[in-house]
Amino acid sequence: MPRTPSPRLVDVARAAGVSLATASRALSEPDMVRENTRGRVQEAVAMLGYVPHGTARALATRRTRTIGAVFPPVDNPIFAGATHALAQELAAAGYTLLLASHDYDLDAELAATRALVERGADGMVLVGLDHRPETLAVLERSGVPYEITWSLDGAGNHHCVGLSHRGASIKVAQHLLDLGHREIAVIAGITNNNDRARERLSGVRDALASRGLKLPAKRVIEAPFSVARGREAFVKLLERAPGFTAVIGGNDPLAIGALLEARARGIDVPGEMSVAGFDDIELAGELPPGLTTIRVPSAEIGREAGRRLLARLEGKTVPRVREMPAPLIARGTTGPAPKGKAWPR
Amino acid sequence: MPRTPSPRLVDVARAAGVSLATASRALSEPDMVRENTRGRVQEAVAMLGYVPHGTARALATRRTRTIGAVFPPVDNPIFAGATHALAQELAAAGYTLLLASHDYDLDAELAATRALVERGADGMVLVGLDHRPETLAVLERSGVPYEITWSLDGAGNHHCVGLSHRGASIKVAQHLLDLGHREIAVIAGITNNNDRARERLSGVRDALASRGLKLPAKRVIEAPFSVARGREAFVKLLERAPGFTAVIGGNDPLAIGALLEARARGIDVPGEMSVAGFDDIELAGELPPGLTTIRVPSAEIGREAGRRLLARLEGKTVPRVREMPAPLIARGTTGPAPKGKAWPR
DNA sequence: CCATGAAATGAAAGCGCTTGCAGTCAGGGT
DNA sequence: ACCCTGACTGCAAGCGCTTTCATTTCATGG
Repeated sequence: MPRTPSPRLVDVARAAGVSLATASRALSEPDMVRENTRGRVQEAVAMLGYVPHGTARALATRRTRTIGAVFPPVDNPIFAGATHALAQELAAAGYTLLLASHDYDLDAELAATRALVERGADGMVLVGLDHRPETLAVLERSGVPYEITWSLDGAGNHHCVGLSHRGASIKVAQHLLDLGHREIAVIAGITNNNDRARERLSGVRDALASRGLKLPAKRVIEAPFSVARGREAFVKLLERAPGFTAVIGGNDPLAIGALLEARARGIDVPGEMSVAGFDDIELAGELPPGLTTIRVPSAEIGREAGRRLLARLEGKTVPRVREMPAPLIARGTTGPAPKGKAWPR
Repeated sequence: MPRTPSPRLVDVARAAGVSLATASRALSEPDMVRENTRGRVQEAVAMLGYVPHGTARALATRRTRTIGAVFPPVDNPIFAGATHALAQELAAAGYTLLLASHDYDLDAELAATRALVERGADGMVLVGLDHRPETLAVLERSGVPYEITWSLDGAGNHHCVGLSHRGASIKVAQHLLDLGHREIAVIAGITNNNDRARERLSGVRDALASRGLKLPAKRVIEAPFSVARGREAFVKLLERAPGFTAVIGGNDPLAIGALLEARARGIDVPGEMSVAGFDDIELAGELPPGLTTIRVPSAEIGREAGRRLLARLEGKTVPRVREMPAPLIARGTTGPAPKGKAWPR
């Protein structure tokens, strides 16, 4: 089937017997055009099956109605939720998401940022505070408004919507301390290039320190975020530094890995071992026992980042930093520290 | 800080003492330009911090180097994996992903498709075969190459990369039948607007039918894809049509919901009740017992869709339909049908 | 040292749409 | 009947880059 070239606005104008300018206005500035005229234009549009040429419009208006987002692996459930919410929020306002994801690789992030800015993203969403300096420079220089998500910028240099990972992490650790635990292990995410993982880890350290306790290096293992890595890490901890009565996962999958492995080994949770996570993914509440964790409103973060960006594009000002709530959700995997000796008995 | 307007290519040309045309070629067609000249242009680029204006380039070349994808909820782990893989594949080729996601709403899908086509997507990725007729018409009329993912188009009208959901589902059901199960229940996904869910369900029906068995309506429940809904559905099945010895979930979260609920009620899996899922998400292999399921290579589907689209954009031809393997992964949640009476005993 | 064809460069015409500015036209005031 | 106002509409100049075609430059061979 030989495709006739798609009709342009000038064809519509001709068919409607008006000028190009009027046709344009009839479509994008409807009430600058007499009702009657507008009708003729719309008929012509329908008749020809005209589809506006976004690129040309973008060149003329210097607006693409597109928002760029550079996320770490989108297949991490929490980023997936945020992506979905963000896309929905934007779509409702006639915007579209330009998405790039990387595997915690800052150079890939920089390249992606460049690509999105070049493509004319009207605004950008980044995750966290760890970036190549050029990444923010590119943004700054191009003048594209951006939002940092997940983390909070202490210095107040960036617009951001996130939470205090350290603060939340302290809550978890204190919860455990309050239950009488003194020997605590941590399965942290990979902290390199990941301020969230770092802050979560140091939150535990701080909480312990404030009660005069230490977190020995051998009680900390870093692992990529996944259930399988959580299991492995838990095994390693058991081998390398047994005697702990609670383990904190850098996120829920890691914690769930630890939980499953503990149960597989006949370790009673929470009788002999308490387990806590971070993020509150769906499964956390469904497992028996439910996983004690921090609820991170990831979809809400995505949505809010979108809202703020759209507001800023309309010239409104928004508070520079938006802190989201991140409550501790105490469920069944945490309980009083065992009386006697820690596992192994 | 007063931002000076970003430099254009003509500024670069001037700074390098060459014409606009030469500057353009130095950047996009390097070996049409003498080494020396090219060097001067590159210096100028670096000095001015020039960033190409993608929109203008797109208008001139009629290529945006952008691929549009319209997915059902990206927060479903399997779509998240595909999205990530697709984005990576595209990035490697200098392309970017324009993403829209919807909640199984065909009108939203149509709107999103229009939006992406208007924005000049060079290619499109859709999921499944259920669409508004206009959706495919828009694609057809605009001449944008597209790939249908997940499903296989029997009629061979579309390029697609996916699998036979019915076929895979038959494998699951036969596996159960071979284990001696005769009373089987299904927690299907919502089949409305979702050919995958429909095919999976009818695969079970077919398998039973081929052994002269029926799947009574009361043994089928549709539920949105989530662990919580899986639990609820399982409860309802138990109330409404007890006596089954195996339950098949329309996807893994549903099956996991059933599994957790069964265990919570003291039903032995697989001793008294077998459970099978579909998709093979990470957790399926980690739970004790491991979930029997169909392995759907979702990341690979995303990657392959990207590869095919890129190939077609280069003028190559690819086989119209690409069927991906979807093997049965038999794990611990399925076992021989209980000898005596089905649960409740 | 000059002619000669290939290689490199430049001029200019778009790509399809928006928008500032000027022109048109109908209707109201006098 | 005439001028003025205000609402529409049309003209044409961009938006920033690519690309065709003509022109210039350059290295060779005669």
